[in-house]
Amino acid sequence: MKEGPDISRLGALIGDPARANILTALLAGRALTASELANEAGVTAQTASGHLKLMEDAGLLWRRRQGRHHYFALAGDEVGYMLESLLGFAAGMGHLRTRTGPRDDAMREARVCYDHLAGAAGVRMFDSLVTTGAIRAEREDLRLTDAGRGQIAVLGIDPASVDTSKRPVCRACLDWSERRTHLAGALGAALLDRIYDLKWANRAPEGRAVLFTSKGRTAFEAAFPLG
Amino acid sequence: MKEGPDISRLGALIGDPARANILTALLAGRALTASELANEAGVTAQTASGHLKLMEDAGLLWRRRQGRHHYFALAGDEVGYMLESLLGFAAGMGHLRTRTGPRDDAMREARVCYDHLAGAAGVRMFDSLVTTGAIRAEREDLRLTDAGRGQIAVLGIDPASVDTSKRPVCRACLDWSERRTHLAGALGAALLDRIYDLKWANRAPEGRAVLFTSKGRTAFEAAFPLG
DNA sequence: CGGATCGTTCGGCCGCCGCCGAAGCATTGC
DNA sequence: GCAATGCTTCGGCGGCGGCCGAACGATCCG
Repeated sequence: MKEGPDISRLGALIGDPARANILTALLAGRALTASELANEAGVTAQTASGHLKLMEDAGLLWRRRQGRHHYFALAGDEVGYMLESLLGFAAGMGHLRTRTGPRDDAMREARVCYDHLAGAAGVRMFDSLVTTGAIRAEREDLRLTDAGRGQIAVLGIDPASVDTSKRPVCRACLDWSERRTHLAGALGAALLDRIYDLKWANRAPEGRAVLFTSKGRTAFEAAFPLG
Repeated sequence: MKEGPDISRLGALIGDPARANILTALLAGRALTASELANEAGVTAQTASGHLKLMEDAGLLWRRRQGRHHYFALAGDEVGYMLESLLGFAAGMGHLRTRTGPRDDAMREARVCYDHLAGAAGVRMFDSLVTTGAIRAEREDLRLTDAGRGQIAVLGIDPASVDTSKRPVCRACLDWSERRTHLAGALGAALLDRIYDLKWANRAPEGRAVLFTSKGRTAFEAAFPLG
């Protein structure tokens, strides 16, 4: 009578406010401890522990025991992509979790999407990579060109390091604020890492915003020209 | 403390098995009556009525009163895309709703995705449109070329009719069985309509499968060549 | 108009699940 | 060794929400 995968288990997992808060917090890409997540979700440690176990068993979360701390992260890129897709739709439903504030502007400008750059800056970087020919986009799968390998080497990223990982090198990711494509995958992560290393930008102490320094922004715009 | 849209309301809506069954049934693109949906979900009419009201209020469903019948459909393309994205992830979680059967093979071969063709046939059609230059794909937004307008006119679709509608003409949609892109949007819907008109294929009496006739398959493959 | 079909609203039952307090492991540090 | 911290498991409470029976509108048909 029924066909296809079961969507309701997944929906029920995301449907609880505490779990949704945990997942949203982990979308920032940082691995967080159980107690940090409990605080983020607004529940006690015991309650959070149960939620975390559930989501781990379901394959949404990844756990690393380190000393007496348990660190949690999203189980993989696909989880992040799926959550962003839901966020995008939920944004259209209205019903934001809170009023928009100054933090929101920073988020729209530049933020972290799991492990790569998103927001206006992320879209700009991606557009630049395409127009300069570093990335060739066919349908929705992306390919790093030979010219592109040269370009990222100039930025200080070893092209080979991007290749060896098991993840796809380039992947298209859609973000909910810009409604445009930005770059995910191993290269997207490497570029964000490099941006941190070059001190062009820093993570906001909490939340997902990425704050560029004024020098960093200039360098960033020079490195990723438009047109 | 929290930023971004609220994902848990949406998750909770999808998280109930009865509602999930209703949504999955409507993914086939047919508008169904309340009692049909109640049957599909395995609950009584009263219970289904409540669910339908909830989802309508949330903007997931679209209702049309016609005589003493109430027809329901997904509220828009975005709802279908979002659900397909969840289906794709849930498929990776395993936990199919039922065993795979002969119907499943037909579904993988050709099925309806809300209002356009999906499955192996859908991917083939899209690939052909790209290689013949009818559609140009940049990043993930697609554009119908002038040459493409000529091609679809040959198939018997008025290019102007595709333009006037408010929907995007071309849109990339990812299906969970092929994990590749196929064509959605106004053009995708028009092409599927035309396939029905030409009697190349028919909808299975129930479910989402699209059954090609043997003549129809030959004509389809001739109309959408590969390489 | 009366019977039949389709759908909704109301009321009440029941079960699941999220929540926390308390207690129990594990690890670290003294 | 003992105390402190981080996390988990257990048990029990409480409430939300899904479910159905019954009754009530709405529409079509004779």
